[in-house]
Amino acid sequence: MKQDKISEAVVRRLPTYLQVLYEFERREVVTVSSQELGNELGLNPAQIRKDLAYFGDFGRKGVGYDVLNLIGHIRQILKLNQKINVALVGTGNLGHALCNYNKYSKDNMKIVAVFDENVEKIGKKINHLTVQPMSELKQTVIEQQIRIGIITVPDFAAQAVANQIVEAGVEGILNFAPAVLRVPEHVRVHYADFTKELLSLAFYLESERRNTDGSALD
Amino acid sequence: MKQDKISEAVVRRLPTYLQVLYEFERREVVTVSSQELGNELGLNPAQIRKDLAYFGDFGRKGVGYDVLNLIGHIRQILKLNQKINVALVGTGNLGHALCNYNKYSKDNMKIVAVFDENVEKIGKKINHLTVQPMSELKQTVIEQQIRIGIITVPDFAAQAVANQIVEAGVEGILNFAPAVLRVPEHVRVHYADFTKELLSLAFYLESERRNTDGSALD
DNA sequence: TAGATTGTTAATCGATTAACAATC
DNA sequence: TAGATTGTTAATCGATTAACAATC
Repeated sequence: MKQDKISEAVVRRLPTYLQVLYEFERREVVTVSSQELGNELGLNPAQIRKDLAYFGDFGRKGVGYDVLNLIGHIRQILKLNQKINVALVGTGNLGHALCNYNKYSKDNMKIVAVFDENVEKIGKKINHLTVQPMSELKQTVIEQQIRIGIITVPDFAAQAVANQIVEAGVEGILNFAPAVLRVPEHVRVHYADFTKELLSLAFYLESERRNTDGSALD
Repeated sequence: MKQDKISEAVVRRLPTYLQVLYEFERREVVTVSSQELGNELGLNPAQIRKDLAYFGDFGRKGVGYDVLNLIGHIRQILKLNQKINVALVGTGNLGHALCNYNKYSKDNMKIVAVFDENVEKIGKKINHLTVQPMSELKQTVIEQQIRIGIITVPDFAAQAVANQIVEAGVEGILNFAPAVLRVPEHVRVHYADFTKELLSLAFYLESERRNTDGSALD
């Protein structure tokens, strides 16, 4: 195949492919079939083959995919071979958690600057990073070639922070605040809104707590 | 409409509807049309009407939806009118962040117990909750009627923790670890995996950083 | 009544899956 | 060669959108 416009659904599956491929790598598996990948992820093998074929012919007929090779390709597709600098705004518990996550990442994404509106937080250290005031955002983004901004402020502050991040010239935003952001077209926003996942999970709970009168279905 | 089986896509949109409805409520708006909701959320009005119609006839022709009334209905659908107790496993920064989030929630979901495998963490206080050992999980789940478990442990530990949560009798899991969990059919797993969102965001960045030789497109 | 907006059916669009020739 | 598995086309399935009668 190669080219066509790639759908979002496809792109969103790539990181999970990468994730299980890392696992296969760790187990020193050399070759993997779409069947095996599908098993691991609960996906249809045809879908995996089709997804990968959008980007190139990575497999070998009758054999499967070379694990290391495929990892390389997906990393390339996701641009994880180049360093991607990230700024984080909002140094609450969630912000702290994400800064720490930094350390475990084998990807080239790295939080290189941290900001907060709260004067009391400014100057504090989080790991080796010093919390900066928002007024320094734009200059830091330029100097450090920051391309992605993470928003971990309360929801009422999210839009204002997004505006400043956009104005600073960032290309993508990962928003943890439960709020829909309005940004110009050239900036991409992804949402990491666990409240949505948590509330929708409740829908699938059994309607009534099982009670003790014995009348309930199983 | 009313009934049919409801697709996941529909259910996942309900919390966002709720979110903007809360916003309208705050602004003391009485009535809202699918048009206005769509504007706010970047969704097609027909989709919103259709989504809501799965659950009942909540609107009034020529008028729209009563904000308070619709909030009530969606809360009911998502089971947010009953208290839903939640247990959290893994008291790292992320776990802490989620425990705090607790306070802001106007929903009836509440983290009522916190667990960690690490002996050093046990007995520590997080807000008013005391970190318990995993060995107490099952009994606590039963005693406190806990229905949802949140996993915020490192990815390598996620499956083992999931097994224990399932064994304890929980109905749903929200997993923050970047790992695919295997659980029995009657347990529902939602993923709150921001790494997926972060890595897929990179795909949409411009291929090359703009350079300084002036040859790049704008 | 005239204008607005729902609920729903039909049309469209897109994504997933099945099937299979190509080939390692 | 025989068995396995890809890449891709065609078939299916499902979700989104348009359109409109019903009606507030």
